[in-house]
Parts: sequence; structure tokens; C-alpha cells
Amino acid sequence: MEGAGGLSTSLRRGTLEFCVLALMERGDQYGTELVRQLGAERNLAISEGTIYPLLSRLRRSGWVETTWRESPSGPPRRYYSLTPSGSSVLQHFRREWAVFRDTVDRIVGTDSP
Amino acid sequence: MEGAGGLSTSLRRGTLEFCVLALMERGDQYGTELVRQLGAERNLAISEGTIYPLLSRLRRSGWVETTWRESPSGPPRRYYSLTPSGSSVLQHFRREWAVFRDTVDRIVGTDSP
DNA sequence: ACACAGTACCTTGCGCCGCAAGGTAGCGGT
DNA sequence: ACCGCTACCTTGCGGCGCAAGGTACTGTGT
Repeated sequence: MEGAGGLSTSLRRGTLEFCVLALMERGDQYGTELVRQLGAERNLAISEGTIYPLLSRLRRSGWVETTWRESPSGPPRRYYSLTPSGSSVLQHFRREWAVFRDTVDRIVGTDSP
Repeated sequence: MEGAGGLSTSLRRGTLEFCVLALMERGDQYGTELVRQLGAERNLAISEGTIYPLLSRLRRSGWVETTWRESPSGPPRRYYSLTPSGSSVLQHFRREWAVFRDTVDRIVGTDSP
């Protein structure tokens, strides 16, 4: 169930939005597809109640822009793509992440003494 | 200033409490000293308003226990030490963290194509 | 004795964000 | 016409890091 306060839930905070940006870097994405792709990662599985508010924030921040496109079968989709600003923010995150990751590795270690 | 919603602030979520547990594994700790030690890490600097509620949660969870000890100079300190339960939770986190870290590395990558 | 700085503990109110649950609507098959 | 699937979005809640504020004990200087 991984209820509120679950381990993965807290870990996601702060990285999830950049994982989403990184996926957009590989190609335009839409909401439902993002939920599917992240669902394939054990630690990043999220629901629609998470992704849509997140995407709205990215849009308000000017890091992504959207275009409606018809689906080959089904309702139209809102596709999200990186703006130059979003690309820059993602690069900045990569540096922050590398430092943070190494710090945590050093402090919690990878196995016990 | 790293105001609310800062990059590091969000990254800390979900790892901070385990970094604290890991520091206790090396030896008993008290609040103010933890603030100092974490302050030495660029990405983990926190304030007292963060550490004391966090320590209370750890205590309520049964992961740490506390003993008051006099200080060589100054008011008494409340020292925190790991319980067996806390030690076990820390081990569990180590495994979760390794998976999570590798997942993020794979998705956001370490540099751009 | 007394004031003051330093250390150490803790609480309050706020804002962010992931989540479960619920809601709307377009499309295709039968 | 109906039903199921896809796709989008919103509401209310809870957890947690934080700034700011508050209390108390100790040692030092006067």
C-alpha cells in the first residue's frame, strides 16, 4: 500500500519533477503516458492526482509548453515539451543531484561496517 | 537564501531522517551537534526548527531512545541513540536508497546527449 | 551579586507537494 | 444507444522542512 509517509513517496519529493523533465528531453510527452513510464520504475510510480498538478506547476514556471494533438484512437492529448528555460533548469538539477547523491552515499553508506 | 521550495530543501525530504540515523550509528548524538554536522554538508544544512520535530518523530517511531547527560560546559544535552528497530529501518533504507539513486541516475542521466 | 552571552532545548504557523478519490468528456466497438 | 477505454483535471488531506519565536541552564566579566 505504501501509504502516506512511505519510503518511496518521500524520496520522490524533489526529484520527480526533474525525472519528468528528463523524459521530455527524450521527446514530447503527455500525462497518461508519463504515468505509464514512471510506473515502470519501482520507485517512481505515481498516479494522475500527482502528475497533473505537477505538470501545471512546470507550465506555470515556464519550463514546459503544451500543444494539443489528436490521438490515433481516443480523446486528444496535451503534449508537453521542454522550453529552453526548462532545459537549463534540468541541467542545473543534474549538478545538484550529483552532489546530493554523493553526500548521502557518504553519510548513510552503502552497507554497514 | 534557498527559500521555500528550494532545490536542496526538496531533495532532503525522505533522506534527512536517515542521514540522522546514520550519524547516530557512528555514536550518540544530540540536537545542536546534529545541526552542526549536517551544516557542514552543503546539501543537508538544516535549522533547529527542522531537527527537533524530526527527532521527536524518530522517538515516537521507536527508532531512537534518549538519555540526558550533563555537558562539560553548558546546559544538559539530550543524547539520541539507535534502537535495534532503528538500526533495522536504516538497513532497509540503504537498500531502498541504492535502488532509487540508480533509477534517478538512469533517467536524468549525468550529462546531456 | 548581577547582567549578559552562549548553549541547548522545544513550539507555532505556514507553504509545498504527493496522494486517494472523485469528476468530465471524447472516441470506438457492438 | 450504450458501455468501456482513454485522457484530462480538481478537491481535501496529511506529512514535513522551515522561519521565527520562546524558555532555561551555564559560565564569565564586572
